[in-house]
Amino acid sequence: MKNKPGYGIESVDHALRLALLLQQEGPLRVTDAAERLEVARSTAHRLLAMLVYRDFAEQQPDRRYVAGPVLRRSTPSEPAAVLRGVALPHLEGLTARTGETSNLVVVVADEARFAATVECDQTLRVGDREGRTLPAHLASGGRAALAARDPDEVRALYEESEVDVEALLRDLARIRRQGFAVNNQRTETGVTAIGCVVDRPPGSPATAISLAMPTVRHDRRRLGEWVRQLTVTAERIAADLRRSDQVG
Amino acid sequence: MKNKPGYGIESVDHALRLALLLQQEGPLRVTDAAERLEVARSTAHRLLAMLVYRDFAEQQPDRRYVAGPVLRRSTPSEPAAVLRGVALPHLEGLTARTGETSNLVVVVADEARFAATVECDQTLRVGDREGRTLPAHLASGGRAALAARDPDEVRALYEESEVDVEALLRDLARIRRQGFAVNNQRTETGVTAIGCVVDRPPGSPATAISLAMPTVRHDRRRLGEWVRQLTVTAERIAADLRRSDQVG
DNA sequence: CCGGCTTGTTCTTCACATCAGAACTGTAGC
DNA sequence: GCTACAGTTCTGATGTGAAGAACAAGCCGG
Repeated sequence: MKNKPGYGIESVDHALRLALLLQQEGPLRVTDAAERLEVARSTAHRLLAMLVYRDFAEQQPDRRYVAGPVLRRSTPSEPAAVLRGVALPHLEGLTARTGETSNLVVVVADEARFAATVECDQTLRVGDREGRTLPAHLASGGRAALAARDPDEVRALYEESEVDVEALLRDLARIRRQGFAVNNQRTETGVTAIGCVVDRPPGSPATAISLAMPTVRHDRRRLGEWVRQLTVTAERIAADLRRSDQVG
Repeated sequence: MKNKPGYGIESVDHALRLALLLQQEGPLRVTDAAERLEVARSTAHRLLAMLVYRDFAEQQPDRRYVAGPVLRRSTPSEPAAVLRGVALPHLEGLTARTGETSNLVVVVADEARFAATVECDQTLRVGDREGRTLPAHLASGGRAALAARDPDEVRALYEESEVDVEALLRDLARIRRQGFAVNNQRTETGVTAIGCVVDRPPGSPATAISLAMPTVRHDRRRLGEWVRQLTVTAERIAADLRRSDQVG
């Protein structure tokens, strides 16, 4: 049994104890939680709301609370091989349907890394970038993934950097609203890419997919079609990853 | 992206965000954590200390912090079948060596449940109690498991009950010191049991094993031998459970 | 080995965030 | 529809959490 820290934080202790209780004994009602922690119901409710906000808890339809995704599954990775294995068939389908090169992108800190690429078979095409990285705040997949993160975290990530944080946050808010991000030659002359986030559970690396094409083939009239294909593909990858998480 | 609770608790939010950061990007130094959360180093250190105390974080020899056991493994169960499967061969060995009936006990809230029993083959013996429950604060296995829990949690569990909490906490402190618990006919006339905790990671149900015998065969001169056998068996079960946790 | 710098840890103080109580809203059973 | 219980929202005061300062520990280069 560990010693309690000399400069403990009581509110934090309540929250962490409640998380463990949900794990061990959930489902719990607000009243149960209040009794177990010896706090008022209103306090228990506020603690539960915080745990739900950060995915350490979930509320069921019967109003009771259970452990959330963070506490329920193994983490942080599924090995990269599983991620690639799940995503590749879908990327292949995306490339076949659109005729352009598709990528799987993983964002760690401020870096977007190309985890997989499926090249199209046109003579002029964007090549395989697997293993390479781009600044996340410029790349289409990187920005799509950052848009799905807590703005406070993004701010903290870029605060000490040369990046204009307010402009980035506005960009990310716009990406969140429209559901995709476009990178028009900002990282590579002659290349335009469209990125879309892949929903992942908390604790997993931020993930996105993108379509990358020669700018000469970028046609605004086809944007809706490309976005649709990306969105459907991202959803299928996410569903398959959820399924493999349950099995593994 | 969820809406932040209207009555959020900032300190709790910091702690939960830090836990997620450790999971996604650990190892982290105190200074890293302070920067990412935009708090003072002293605050980051206090948050990390709380996370370590409740097993959401661990500090490595190089002073950096990583996600702790709660965030690192799947939970809350390993199905009961795995627990039984691991424990049964060891219970069989214990029963063979001692000549008495052995039990696997799981404690949930204030209830000790018999998860498995291996009967001895003497004519007079304690029978199979699998599936039955006893009040945890009376049973030998129940008390051994409660003794391994945070006293504040035990207090909260029994505060509203008829149980004399202070007496119970003194009993549990004594059990912690001596390493075993004896139940001499308190739950069943003519039955004496000795219980010993099985170390489990946070988030797992509290688990214990016990030897139960007819009181007429309870011989104080053999207590040391029985306790030794229990302790060794508990350690072997714990080791096998750790091994199966790593594989699965 | 020593000194300087960085980083982790401990302590103090104060103001504001957390808590509990009250009020309001929602739910379930009769 | 009514009542009792439970979940959720709101308010105000006080004591807890945060930051700054000081101290301790660790690391690296001369």
